[in-house]
Amino acid sequence: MKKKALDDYLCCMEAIEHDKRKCPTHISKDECISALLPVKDALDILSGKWKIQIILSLTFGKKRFKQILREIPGLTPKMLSKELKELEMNELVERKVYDTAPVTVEYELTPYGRTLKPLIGELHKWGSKHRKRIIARS
Amino acid sequence: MKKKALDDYLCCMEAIEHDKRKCPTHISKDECISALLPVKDALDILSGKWKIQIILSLTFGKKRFKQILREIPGLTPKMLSKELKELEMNELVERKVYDTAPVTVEYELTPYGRTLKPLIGELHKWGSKHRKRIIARS
DNA sequence: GTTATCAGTATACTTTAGGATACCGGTATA
DNA sequence: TATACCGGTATCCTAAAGTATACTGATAAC
Repeated sequence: MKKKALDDYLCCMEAIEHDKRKCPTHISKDECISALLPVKDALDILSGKWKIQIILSLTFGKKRFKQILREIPGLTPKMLSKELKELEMNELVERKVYDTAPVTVEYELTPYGRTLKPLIGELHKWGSKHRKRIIARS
Repeated sequence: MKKKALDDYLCCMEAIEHDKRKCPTHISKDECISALLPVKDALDILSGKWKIQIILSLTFGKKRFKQILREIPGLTPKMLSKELKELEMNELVERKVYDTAPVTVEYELTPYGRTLKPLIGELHKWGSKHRKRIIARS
């Protein structure tokens, strides 16, 4: 189920439709469904209301909590805290605490977090075309 | 603000951070924020709970309402109806009604809907790597 | 002495997403 | 005559996401 898992999924859907037990690439229905889990994972990770904005705001380098808060209008500390925790759990952002007084906390995009770049680029590319299409329609 | 809107956004964030009115590429803060709207659009369109599964299920060709319902376990008619309407609004899916008795309704992925393929591919690619990383961690 | 800043947390609330169940009128089948 | 299928809709409910507002304790600046 390696690299072509998505193709396997499609193949499996066809198998289901035509009432076969297995698709030609020999994956079961369960394997088939699990083949699209990664897509959902990626969507879940990015689809918090402020995630993209936070990630992009960290693209230029580390920032402090209040600094992000000031930069993004409408964002509340509760939401920022929640979103940062989720990003941290997914190893996209690193939280560093310095023993100063008062305490200093810095958030930084990890190298792994930067691997999102092509994906966000693709989202932006499709989204832009879509905006034009929808605006042109009205 | 054409093609490099995302770069403009990043540039603008830096400008905001360093308290400038404009970033070197001369877009305002409002333009800056609107530069990431397309990313959010794309995420919103794809992030319904059943959207991806429905889109993929239609990749092989047109299908009828009940047919999709049977194919996707757990999906209720209410949700399918809602998701299909949203996909239709975004011109990703076309709904065709045939004057038979009882009425026949077919849903088909539009050519435009198929332009999602690279994006979904990218989501799957990143999501798969992420799964491996997270599973390996525990 | 007062106020502001740091990085958040606590509590209460509204809004949205999604699920469960029942139902519709028309037709074909048993 | 009874049942099942077609493509949905209506109603009610729960759970999750997000918002608003207030607050913390230590410190530094005015």
